[in-house]
Parts: sequence; C-alpha cells; structure tokens
Amino acid sequence: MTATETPPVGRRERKKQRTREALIEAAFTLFGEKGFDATTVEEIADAVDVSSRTFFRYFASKEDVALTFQADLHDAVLRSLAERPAHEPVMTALRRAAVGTVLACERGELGFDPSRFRCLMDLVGDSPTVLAGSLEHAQKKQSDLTRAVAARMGVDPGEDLRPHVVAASAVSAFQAAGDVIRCGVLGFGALSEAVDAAFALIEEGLNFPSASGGVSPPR
Amino acid sequence: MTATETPPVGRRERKKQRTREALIEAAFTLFGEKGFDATTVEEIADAVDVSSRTFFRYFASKEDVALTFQADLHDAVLRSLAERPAHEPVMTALRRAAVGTVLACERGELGFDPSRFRCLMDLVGDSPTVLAGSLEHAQKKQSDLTRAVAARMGVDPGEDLRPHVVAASAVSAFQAAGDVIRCGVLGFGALSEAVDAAFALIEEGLNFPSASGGVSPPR
DNA sequence: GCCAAGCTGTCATAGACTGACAGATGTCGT
DNA sequence: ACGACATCTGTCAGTCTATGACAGCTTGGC
Repeated sequence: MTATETPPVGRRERKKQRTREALIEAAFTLFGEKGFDATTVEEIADAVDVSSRTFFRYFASKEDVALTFQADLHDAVLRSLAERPAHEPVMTALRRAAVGTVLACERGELGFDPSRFRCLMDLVGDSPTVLAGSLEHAQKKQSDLTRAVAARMGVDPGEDLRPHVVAASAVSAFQAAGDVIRCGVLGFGALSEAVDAAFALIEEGLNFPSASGGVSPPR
Repeated sequence: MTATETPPVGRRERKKQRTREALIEAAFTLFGEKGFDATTVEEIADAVDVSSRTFFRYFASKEDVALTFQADLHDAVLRSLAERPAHEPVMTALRRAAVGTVLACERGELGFDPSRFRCLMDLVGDSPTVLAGSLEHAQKKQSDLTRAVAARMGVDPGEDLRPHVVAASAVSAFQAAGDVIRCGVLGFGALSEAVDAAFALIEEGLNFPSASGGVSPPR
C-alpha cells in the first residue's frame, strides 16, 4: 500500500502505520542499493530507529516486506475482476482485470508507486529467495482466484477442474510475461503488453504444431 | 533417483553415493515422522553419523534434500519429451511426456519410489518452506522447458512469446493437478489422471462463459 | 609405500527468527 | 487530571540454517 487514506482512529494506530510504511520505504531503498541478501534486517530496523525485534512484529520475514507490494497488486486484480461485466467470458474478464491493474501500476495510478514496482521486479529477478517467496505468495493467492473464477462460472470448485486450470493459467500468463520482460527480448516494452499477449494466446488454445510447416518426418 | 545402477569407478565415489543416498533416506524418514520444520539438519546428519557440516557439502539447503526427487522427476519429463514423435503438436507431446512420467512414478517404474513420491507430495502440501522451494525449482526448470519447446516448434525463444506461454502453461497444469489432488476433491484418484485432464483443458482453449444460466459441465 | 587430491570433522561466525520479560506509551473511564 | 488497563517496544537469551577456515584422515595414482 502506498497511499490509502483511511485515517486510523487513534494516535497509536497512526504511529503504527507510519512505522510500517517507514520500514517498507527503508527496506526498498536498501534493497535497491545493496541487493536483498546483502541487506540485513538490523540495517532496515536501524534506518527507522527501531529494534530488529520490532521489525519482526510488523513483518513475518524479510521477504514479507518486499512482497507487500505484490500482495496489494494481487488484491487489486481480484477487486478489478469482481467489477468486470458478467457477460464477458472468464478468461477475457481475467485478462482485462490483470492488464488494467498492471497498467494502473505502470502509470502510478491507484496509489501505486511505479518505481517501487520496478524495484520489486528487479528483486524477484535477482534474488532467488524473493523469487521463491513471490511464487509461494502467488500460489496462496491462486486459491482465492480459483474461488472467484468458480463463482463467476457458477460451478463448484470441489467438483469442477476447470476453475483450477483457469486460475493456474492466469498466474502462468503473468509468469510468462515476467519471464519475457526479464529476458529483455521481444518488442514488449512494458509488462502490461506482455501480459495481454500471453492471455490472448492462452484464450485461443495452445494448439501449435511441432517443427513449423510441412517438415518431413525425420525417421 | 532411487536406483540408478551406474557403479561409480572408485571406492571413494561409491562411498559418496552411499552417504548421499543415506542422507536422503534419513531425511525423508524424519520428515515423515516429525514434519519438515521440526526436523533439524543436525538430526539428519546424526542419523547417518556425519557432521552437519558434511550435510551441507552434499545439499545446498534443507529443502534441497527434499527436492532431489522433484528434480529427478523434471529431468525425466524433459527426457520423455525429447522422445515424443515429431508429428505431435507441442502441447500433446508435453501432455504425454508429463502423464507418462507421472504414471511411471506412481507405478514405481524407472527407479522411482512411489512411497517417496507420496512423501514429497505431503511435504509440499504441509510445509510452506518446501512449497516455496518446489515452486522456485520448478521456475528454474521452466526455462529449460521453454528452450526445449522452442526447439521443437522451430522458433527462437528470444523472439517468440509462444514457447514461454506453452512452458508456463504446462507447469501450471501440474500445479492445478496437484491443487486438485491436495484438496481431495473430484473423482481423480491419482495425480496422473488430473494432469492429463488439466492438459486437455488447456489444449482446447479456456473459452468458458461466465455464469450462463442452465449450462451443465461437459462429461 | 608415498604423495597429492579430495573428504570430513571441528571451530568460529553471521544472520534470520522466536520466546520471555520489563519498561515505556497510548487509551479509556471517572 | 489521574489512575487502571491494554498495547507496543527494547533487551536479552537462545535456536537453527548456512558458510568460511583450518587440520586430519582416506583414497587413488605412481
């Protein structure tokens, strides 16, 4: 969260919120300077002038502070999905929700900070620890997504395989897009474009032939 | 790998292999008894009568020992994919390679130990740490898969988004299948069946309508 | 049998994370 | 304003994962 203006009632709540935000800010700054692994929890805590014990009262782990942003992003996608018109096929609705959210993120809308977004992408790309945490978190969120998709399809996720596959594929579209951006290849300038293209491919079905055109069978 | 009968040349090599296998065996036993987190590296090492320092000379981390099996499985899928006839569409080839490998695993063929396979699935389901490691490892292997798929399609993974999406979708089929099995729902008795069904759905394209009134699931 | 190379154990260390306790600070009723 | 209470925080002590350094033992080649 970067700017949610829900004024907490008491001074204590406000202070807590400030401390939390300061810790995130300091963490991202240090991660950007020295990298994730080279940054210690103590350094982050010192930068905000709290004890490292206190850090762990705000975040369950060092990864956790890096993934707050990703958590917000996922929530935004879920919220956006709920607002898509009911006549859209599930995969289309998912694609528009995902692309819209990523676009908003890139443009700094909805209270998202684009520079922090970029920093997160670098962290995920550079640090295996953060990558693992990111995937784990995505996996957890995937079950929420499965339920949302099942509800939209009007089926029971306990009896139908399809919502599971749809949710998993949506997540994999994100992964493939991130993959492509990280490799720096192709003409995709922004993540939103790559996400859109990946979703489109999945929607259409992945019936690609092996060894393009009329290649003579070797053997 | 559980039983690869390639006798290493020297006694030293054989001893190393035995130590490694013993560590895996002890680890899986302890994980099964006490769970992943409650088992310490020292306990595993003690069970084989080596120092914990030695443990880390065989495995990079505690997760690593749990994921050796998964690594073997992934390698087997890649090898199986290479052997699929060239006329099969990529996704079909991938599906048959995946299902065939999982089936072999469930039947205890190819040197795979079914009980260890089950233990791994439980570990992944129960311990977030192992889950994160498993996903991270899968992500790494996904880039290998992307290259293999690109080669099979005869395209450059640096210019074409499709192999990335295909590989990511294949991995997501596995995830969805594991998801479904772990939830214990549906009529899928074994992972291989769920994997097959998930691949089939993706191949056909995920064009499902949203909550249309009175449509019943096919099959 | 000897020597170099490779394994292993021991010691020391850093860093992530947790439980327990005491002191500081905010909140609320009166 | 003042005291009772809840909550937050720092300090301390401790566990566990993981790594570097060094010394001693085992193995393989000669």
